Amino acid sequence: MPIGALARATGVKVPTIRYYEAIALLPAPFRSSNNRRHYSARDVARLSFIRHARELGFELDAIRTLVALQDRPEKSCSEADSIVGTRLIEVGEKITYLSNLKMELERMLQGCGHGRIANCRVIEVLADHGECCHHQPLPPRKKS
Amino acid sequence: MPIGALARATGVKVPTIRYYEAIALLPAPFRSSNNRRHYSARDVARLSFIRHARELGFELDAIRTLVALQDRPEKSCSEADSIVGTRLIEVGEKITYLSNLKMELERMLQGCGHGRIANCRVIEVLADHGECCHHQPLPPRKKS
DNA sequence: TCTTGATCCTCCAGCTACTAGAGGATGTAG
DNA sequence: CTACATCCTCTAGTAGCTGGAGGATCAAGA
Repeated sequence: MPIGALARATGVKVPTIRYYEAIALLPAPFRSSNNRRHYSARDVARLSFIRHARELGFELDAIRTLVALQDRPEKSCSEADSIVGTRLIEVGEKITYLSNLKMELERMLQGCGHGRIANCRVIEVLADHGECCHHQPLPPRKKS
Repeated sequence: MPIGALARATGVKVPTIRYYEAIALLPAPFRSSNNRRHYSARDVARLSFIRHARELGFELDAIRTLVALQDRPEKSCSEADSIVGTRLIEVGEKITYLSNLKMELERMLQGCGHGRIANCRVIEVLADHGECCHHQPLPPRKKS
């Protein structure tokens, strides 16, 4: 199975597959004489696993750990649980953060009389932090 | 007011201020003879505006527009409204997305018997996309 | 006056997780 | 035989910073 077929089978783009190989998230596959990569069903499974974990928002480092765990069936799953638990907390916090943000954006829009900038509520609120209810720190730099 | 004082006054880090200047989000300030930047109260206001907009998750490009609008009080605020409205929609979609994700992560954790990897629900669900209810595409690459 | 420590300067590299493109070799179908 | 698709490597770009190297300057205390 060439790389294009793997891409179609998993929904992961070809350059992304090569990228995963470069960062050793995927093992270097067998190469045929013409230097082309060839993949097996096992590779399809592994890449699908990775893609699914990405959809759930896990970082590549976490996924690296999860993939490694998958290959050790006798281990306790406490580490996997902990990764998922951490992610769950993150997602919960993000939802709270975004919900507050949403309320504030709504208030801004509602307060705006749709006239001139000079008395635009939107610009006012942005200019004066005291006028709003959003007092959280900048969100941590993270993925979705 | 030197750059360090501006940083303390606004809560924006010194390298970030220089970065904003480099991308022309902040105007190049007056430099004293020793080549050091000096800022005014107006700069404090402008940078606070930017910081607040960042906290609300606006992209720097959007902020650039908002800052420019602020300087034209006679203009209609429809453009500002539209930027906020777009952001509001984004935030709403993200909340929906993350809420689904949260439910799925919770189901994964609940289903796990906390035993061995071999029968870990967490790993199983990741391995088999069919076992979960999450059928959304990968989220678009975006900020918070 | 000297020294110490804080602050400032510029420039460059790195972070995440890709994505896109150049430039070229090979495979496949009509 | 000619297209066209697919493959290869390598490099650079995205957003929004962040941190460090290497060096200059300033303010305060001994």
